[in-house]
Amino acid sequence: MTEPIRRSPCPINFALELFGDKWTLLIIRDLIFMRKKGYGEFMESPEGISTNILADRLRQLVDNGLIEKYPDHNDKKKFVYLLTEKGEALVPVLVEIIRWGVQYDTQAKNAIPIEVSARLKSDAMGFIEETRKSVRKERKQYLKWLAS
Amino acid sequence: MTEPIRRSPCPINFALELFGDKWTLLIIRDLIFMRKKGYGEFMESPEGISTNILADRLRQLVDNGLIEKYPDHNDKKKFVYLLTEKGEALVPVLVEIIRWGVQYDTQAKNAIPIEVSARLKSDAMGFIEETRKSVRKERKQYLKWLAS
DNA sequence: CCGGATCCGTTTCGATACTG
DNA sequence: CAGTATCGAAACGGATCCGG
Repeated sequence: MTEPIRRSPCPINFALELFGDKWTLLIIRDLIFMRKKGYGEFMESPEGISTNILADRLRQLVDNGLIEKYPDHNDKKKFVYLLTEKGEALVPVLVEIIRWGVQYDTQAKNAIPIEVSARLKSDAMGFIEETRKSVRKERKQYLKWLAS
Repeated sequence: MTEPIRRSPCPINFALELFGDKWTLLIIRDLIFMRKKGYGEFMESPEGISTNILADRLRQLVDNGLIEKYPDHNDKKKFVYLLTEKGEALVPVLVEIIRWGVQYDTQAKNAIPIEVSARLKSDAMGFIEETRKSVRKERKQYLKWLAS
């Protein structure tokens, strides 16, 4: 039987400012599952983040290397935030959170399309991989697009 | 290719007060990996939670059905907080967080025993299952012990 | 008009002292 | 030991302003 991890200056601390913050979590959700990229898009989320908080969290995420900020090639006034590899690697965490919600939270269960929750049950790994790939692909495409 | 989950009153909201809060996350870590059960034990954690916050978060966790509060059979003045099934189901989430940390955060990498991080790489599912089983077993034993 | 920065009133949080 | 009460500090929401 595995011993508890115990001791050590405590794992998880690294994740506190990430998962210990409501707004950061919401932005990551938007990045991964809603495929949002722009400041304006994040602002539209129903939770109603305010401008200062959003700017602050985006800066934090950039500082921590989870996202990168690029000019928007469609509109030179805008910017685009893309998940880095490190950010993309959070997909499994988010998916596990959602799986938990689907199992134990009625509201979450209802909020998520049936085919998705079925997929989560039958093939979570596949779902995770596809989501990651899709995020990575979008990023690559965008960067190529931007270079041209 | 999987479509993004998109739309719906947004998944994840259910998890905000859980994962959107630093202290809650730390308590859950203690419950799962440090096998802590008592108020005093949580207080000892190096992050230094204060009494009111701890009391508040424990109450929240009880209200949300993640833990249950029982009298301590060793010491009638004390209490014991045990993860419910719903709480135990968070193990995969925590493990994914740690896996992410081990990959992308130097501090986390160093904080976690080598054999654990090796295990996480080679057999995360097994590790998760063992951890869950172990949590469940401890709970059952405690409840039996309490009844006697 | 878009992506912020700044200021400010309010709420929430958390450290400390204190209590049953 | 397991909390509550208090009170200062920090975070937040909202409005406003500003540079491109």
